[in-house]
Amino acid sequence: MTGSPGRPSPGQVTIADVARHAGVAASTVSYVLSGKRAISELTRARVLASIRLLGYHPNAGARALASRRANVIALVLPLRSGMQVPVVMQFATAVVTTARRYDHDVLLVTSDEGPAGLRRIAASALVDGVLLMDVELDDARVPLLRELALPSVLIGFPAEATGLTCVDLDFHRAGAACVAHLAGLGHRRVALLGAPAAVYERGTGFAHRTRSGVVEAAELQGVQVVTLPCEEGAADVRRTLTALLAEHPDVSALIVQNEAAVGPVLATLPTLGRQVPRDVSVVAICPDPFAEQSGPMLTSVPVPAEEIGRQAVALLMSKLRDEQVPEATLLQPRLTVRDSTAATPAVHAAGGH
Amino acid sequence: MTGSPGRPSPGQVTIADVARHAGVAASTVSYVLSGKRAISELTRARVLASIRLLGYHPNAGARALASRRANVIALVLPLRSGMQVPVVMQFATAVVTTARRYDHDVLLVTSDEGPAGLRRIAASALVDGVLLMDVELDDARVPLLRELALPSVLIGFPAEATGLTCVDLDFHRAGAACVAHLAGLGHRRVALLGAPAAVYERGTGFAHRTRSGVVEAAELQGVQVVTLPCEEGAADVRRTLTALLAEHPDVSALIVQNEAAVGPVLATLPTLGRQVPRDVSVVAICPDPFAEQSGPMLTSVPVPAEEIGRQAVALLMSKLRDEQVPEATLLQPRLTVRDSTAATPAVHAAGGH
DNA sequence: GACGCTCGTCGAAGCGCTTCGACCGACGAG
DNA sequence: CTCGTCGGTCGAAGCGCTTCGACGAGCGTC
Repeated sequence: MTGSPGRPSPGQVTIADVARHAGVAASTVSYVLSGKRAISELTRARVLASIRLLGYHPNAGARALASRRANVIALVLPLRSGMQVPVVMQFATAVVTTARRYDHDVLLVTSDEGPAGLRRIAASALVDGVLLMDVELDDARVPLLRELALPSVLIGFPAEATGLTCVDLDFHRAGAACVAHLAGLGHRRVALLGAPAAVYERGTGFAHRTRSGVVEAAELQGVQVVTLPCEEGAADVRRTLTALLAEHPDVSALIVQNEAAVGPVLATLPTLGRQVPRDVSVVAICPDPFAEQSGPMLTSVPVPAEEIGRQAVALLMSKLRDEQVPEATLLQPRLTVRDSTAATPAVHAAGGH
Repeated sequence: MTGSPGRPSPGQVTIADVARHAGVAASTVSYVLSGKRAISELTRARVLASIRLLGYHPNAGARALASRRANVIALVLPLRSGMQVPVVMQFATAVVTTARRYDHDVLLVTSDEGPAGLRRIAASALVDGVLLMDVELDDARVPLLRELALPSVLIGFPAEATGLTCVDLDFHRAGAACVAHLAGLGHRRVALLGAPAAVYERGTGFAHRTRSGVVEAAELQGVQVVTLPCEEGAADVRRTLTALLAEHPDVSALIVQNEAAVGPVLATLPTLGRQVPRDVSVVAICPDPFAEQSGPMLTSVPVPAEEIGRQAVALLMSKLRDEQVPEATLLQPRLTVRDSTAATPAVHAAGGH
């Protein structure tokens, strides 16, 4: 019975078992499952019953080999330090959950395998498409992506994005929204505490775009703004804040775009003699849970990690079906007002000159 | 040329291409790659050269089908809220990186697909083995794991762990180490600020084991200890701390096992009139980067997420090779002394009565 | 000098699935 | 009544790889 190579299966239930049990051909079972050909209601029911009864699950490798579709997508994550961990996590969760809805699984790949990793994964047909996070303005993987003809969706925008599919929060407008909110409250001097310096140097899009949004809006609204990077340690935050307030004592509002810094900022300000929001208003660009758990609850522009994840997967699935998709998808920011921002006290405004 | 089904490959380079180019049989190429049979140095070199030249990467599906090994492992992550996000992240990174060293990839699976997800993945031969995180004392997936005969390694310990392979930090000793350190500094009344209540209720092992370690060691060393769960918001932390200090004003040291609470605790204590470490010592059980970035740098027992990840993968790989592995692997805690703990001030000790 | 080795290589048989073309009744149109 | 059509099913080929048995050549042994 047993031919020599390709040893007999262990416990595995195969499509042949199902076919035999249901009294049909294997191809019929396949068509029942894929719906690619019409099957009579009767046959379909019998097959489905057999499948359930035998506990049949198609062998992924065989399916991938025959159909040239692995039903797996790769999620390429930074996983380097200094990144905004909770956002990444939320994002990953959303991606996995959404992918499952499309009957796909998710392969986790770290960026540090770099272009070679992408190439390997593409060439071995391990995955049908990739989701790239933490895209930099000048990203080494982008040219490769174009060359590979591997369906992909980027989270974030590289400098040259034509021909690619990118999704992201509109950080430019997010920055602008913060400024607008503060300006509306009467603030005329604000500071942007951004990502760590390394992130800017790396040319990471969201940091740059937020900054430009802030600067631009400030100009338009006649607000003076000073922008500076911000490291993540409590000690670093204190140092940065102290220096900032020494140099610009009349800054009455802070925009913070660094989750890890938000806590320390809120903790440090009072020790520097500034109550929030009485003396200084704070707006954050950070995930909602963060904003809701902080000292005074934070007025914030949430980073909709989940929504981005869902959209990214949906776009990728469309591409896998060879559908046309928009090149750029920019999610509109919404600013949620909470307890960390207030109107400039007239007293202060007068004393500030 | 083109037979009807199994359409011609697109760009893919196959093993046949390599064989033709090198002037050998396909099987020889396969043996060069797998090393499962002796190959002359000459042939091996020629084949390797062809592989490199053509940019050949074996097709993952075909390989999996023929060899019954997917070279993929599943990483089952909690991805639910309330979990210690950075630890999970560090862990995932270590797993992916280590798995790659063993020439395996990692499939990301969320716990919320539950047992059905495991079953699906096992039956479809998508992965060769699984890594389970966030194992609970009474975990629904454990019985399934036994039934499935799917090689697995658990991070954490269920109540009944015989026959399984588990890895974790020895949280019992970690708790004890914190108490010993504090007792050595003269502290006689300490409090354990643990995980959120929900985590205890869920029966999560590490929380319970830490607590028992703390309580046991305290008893042995004649230290009085009060243990209480701790939520994650700044407001909640403040409430918890205020209540604690009101009820037990003579507590002179805190053990904190909740990364998200560490920041708020450090920020809140001074506002309650307690300087760290002058009036209150704080020991944390948390990842090192955290401890190093906090207000005063924290004396801590780091959770060696990376090490755990590496070990877990190594164990799983051994199991895949049908090697015998120990059932329990407990990593020994090391306590790093930093700036947040100090000897009880005699003054205080005197005034405390 | 024949025998049995081992070493290095090849050919063929599948792994479990998808998919194409063929086929066979039933049915509506002419 | 015949022909074309279409819905429903089957059989076979093949996806790209691994692995088993076979085999030829070279070599040491008695």
